[in-house]
Amino acid sequence: MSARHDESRAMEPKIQSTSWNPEIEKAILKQWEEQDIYRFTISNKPAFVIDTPPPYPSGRPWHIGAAAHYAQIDMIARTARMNGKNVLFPIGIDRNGLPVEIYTEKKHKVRMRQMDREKFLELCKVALDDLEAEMIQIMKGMGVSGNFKEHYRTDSDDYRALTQLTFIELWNRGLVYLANRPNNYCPDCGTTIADAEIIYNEIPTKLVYMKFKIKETGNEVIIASTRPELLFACQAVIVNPADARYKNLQGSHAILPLFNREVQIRPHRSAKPEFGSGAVMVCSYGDQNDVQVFRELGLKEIVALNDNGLTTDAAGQYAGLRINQARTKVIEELVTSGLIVKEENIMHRTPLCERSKTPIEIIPLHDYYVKQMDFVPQLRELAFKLKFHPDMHRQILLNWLDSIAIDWPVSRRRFYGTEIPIWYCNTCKAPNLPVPGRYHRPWKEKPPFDKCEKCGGSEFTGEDRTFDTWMDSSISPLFITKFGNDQKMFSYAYPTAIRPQAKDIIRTWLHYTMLRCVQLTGKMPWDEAWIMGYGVDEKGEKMSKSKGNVVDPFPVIQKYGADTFRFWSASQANLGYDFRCSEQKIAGSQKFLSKLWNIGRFLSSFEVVEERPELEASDRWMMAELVRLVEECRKGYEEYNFFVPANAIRDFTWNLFAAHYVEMVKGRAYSNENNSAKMSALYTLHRCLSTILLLMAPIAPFISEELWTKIYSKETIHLQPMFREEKADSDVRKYTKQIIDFNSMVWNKKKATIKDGKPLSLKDPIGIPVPDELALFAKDLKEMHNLV
RNA sequence: GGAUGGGUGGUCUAGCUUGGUUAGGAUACCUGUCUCACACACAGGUGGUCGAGAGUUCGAAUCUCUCCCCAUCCA
Repeated sequence: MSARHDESRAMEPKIQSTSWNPEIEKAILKQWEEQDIYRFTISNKPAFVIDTPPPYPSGRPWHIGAAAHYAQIDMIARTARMNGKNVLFPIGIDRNGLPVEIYTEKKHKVRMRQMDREKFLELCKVALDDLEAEMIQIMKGMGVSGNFKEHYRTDSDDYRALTQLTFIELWNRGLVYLANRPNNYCPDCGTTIADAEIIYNEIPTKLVYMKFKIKETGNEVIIASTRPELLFACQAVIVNPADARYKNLQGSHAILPLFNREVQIRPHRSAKPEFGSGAVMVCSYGDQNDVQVFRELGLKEIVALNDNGLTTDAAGQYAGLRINQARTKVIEELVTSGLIVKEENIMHRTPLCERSKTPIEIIPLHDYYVKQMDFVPQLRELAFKLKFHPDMHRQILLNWLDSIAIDWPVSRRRFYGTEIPIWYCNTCKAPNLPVPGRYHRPWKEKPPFDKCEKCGGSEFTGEDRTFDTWMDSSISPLFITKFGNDQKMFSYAYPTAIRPQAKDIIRTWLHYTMLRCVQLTGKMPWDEAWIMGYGVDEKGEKMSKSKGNVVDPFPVIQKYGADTFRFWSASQANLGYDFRCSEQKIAGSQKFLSKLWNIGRFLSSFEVVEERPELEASDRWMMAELVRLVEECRKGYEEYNFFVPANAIRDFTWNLFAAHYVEMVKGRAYSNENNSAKMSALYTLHRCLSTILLLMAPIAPFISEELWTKIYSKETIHLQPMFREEKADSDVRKYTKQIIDFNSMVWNKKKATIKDGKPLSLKDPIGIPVPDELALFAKDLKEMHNLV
């Protein structure tokens, strides 16, 4: 009789339940909080500061991709912590700018520009509180090991004071200037709007074919336009350089109908030969393309509309009209004069104001610009020094840097943002800036100075505009390291270790942060950039509210638990690539945690052997495979690519350790003789499980903590070193395939052997010899399969 | 229109940098089994020739070229 049939039993398992219960997570969270194991204070350990992306609580639900993103950032933090780093994991919430304004308008059914600014800001200030609380609750529930105690907001006085401080610093160094440039304008709302507020719609419009005279020849050229009312602002006619019809016209002049003004005919690639007649009139500014052509051809603008959305004096007899009125009158006049060849109804992709649905106009406006063109070459060089995870995403930044054509416009005619800290002298109009330090609101406060530094005037008007929100976001590494506030902290923590972020905001957040930090500190803000892909739906398409394919992470985490969600995230999202979100996959991750839990349950019934004894052949083989696993995980963790360890661990644990090794050594493990063969098995079993738990700790912190503290130590797993010295002879790994094949062969034979109308059970004896090349493992294999 | 990434069994995915035994895994599906950690399990099985075409090579999912399709970002 072999040991497997023996009545002798190992001790009772310390773990009773046969499945991982996510409810346990709550208790573990409480322990972590009580023990305060994730605190950060300046020490002689190396700092590892994570420049975390402050999420924006702009609506419900929080994007499941963003939650997965945060789970992975936490894995970075835990990895660094286990590797002996002093980790600062700040928790910030972004609450500035347009989305909160729109949210507030909807929530309270108000219009920002039709109510008192102060009252509106008060509504904005608390509008996101509920959503923020919910978001933080999700983060905590996910086991995010961040600094929740000192969580910050980008709309706090402290944060805004720092944004203003950095602006004043740039101003003093001559890196800010005022310029008059074309900008989006909604004639209905009477204000400039940001690109983000524009929607595009195909709307029907008339394409009008007009006759222009050629000055040089007296011939006519037909020009088609959807904007005849802007005729008076036309400054050029362009034709495609490859268009044979107009080759001979390039360089000559066209005479505008009705206005009799001559303009140049010039080649430009944006003129599409197949659209209209192929000759296009360029007006300042009919659309974004006109803006581009004006810039490229160096044309002088004619301001067509004033701030009230009415045509300017430049329109002559059509001055002072609204766009539609002007359009009607101009077309009438053209028809009367026989200058129209035909009118065509077409669908035109038109930019509209998101709220009024009015077509936007482009008019020149004065705005503040931060210089960036001068820094592009330097940023380009630094981009090569920055370590990108994955490396391929550096290209997105490089492409962006190469395409930058203008400096950064930073002033916005919005309300809920950091105020531009400028007061203008009423006498000489000179801008006066305050001494940096506190948070300034020029639109409602008196200036913190008495006299204009230029003319000595004493009456001032405060600037009423705010900054582009990227002005705030781009100083996150400075804020979290207490730049301009705590020099000791700053020199300890800056430059930070790593910037984790999604790939879609490389051209904004990553770029602007580099720009600003290099301008202000002369140093790169981080050593590494970690770029995650996007969470997309099952079909691989981006989630959006309009498509209705958004997945809410909250019920998913409620149902499956944080660790399942985290393991899913790690095993599904290969670093830098988009990953699909489906509940089926998440449920699949749960199965692995259950498997791991049961391995823990099984091993918890055996004494922990910590001293390494002389190992039996099977145990030496398993240790060699374990070392291989550790090496693979190490590589993944070095890249912060959790996809690698998650899948490697699952494969090893399930398909090798549990399926083959555990079955092979059960006989020895259950043996009631405390001989060296048993000790060798117990040592190896526990060494494997404890190693698996250490490797799993950053990914699934709850279940690894629970099993670790139940079986191995009272100390938390999260402050253990992840990697331990391990010796193994990699040569034994050559048996792996043979062992698997042999086991499979035996199982197949048992399955095919029918006894009493049923196939043999796996425990039934069978007469199969162990092949010579597996002689080393013969004893364990015989025991495992009950070979006779 | 430009850029980036991708197209591998029903679905998802590894492999492609450094070309070479029956293309690995997950999931779904079918069949059987409650075998002393686990039925959220175990065992067995069906299913792909790697987007299309051409080329290089003794040999290509893996290299080169052309084309097609998808996703995302920018215009």
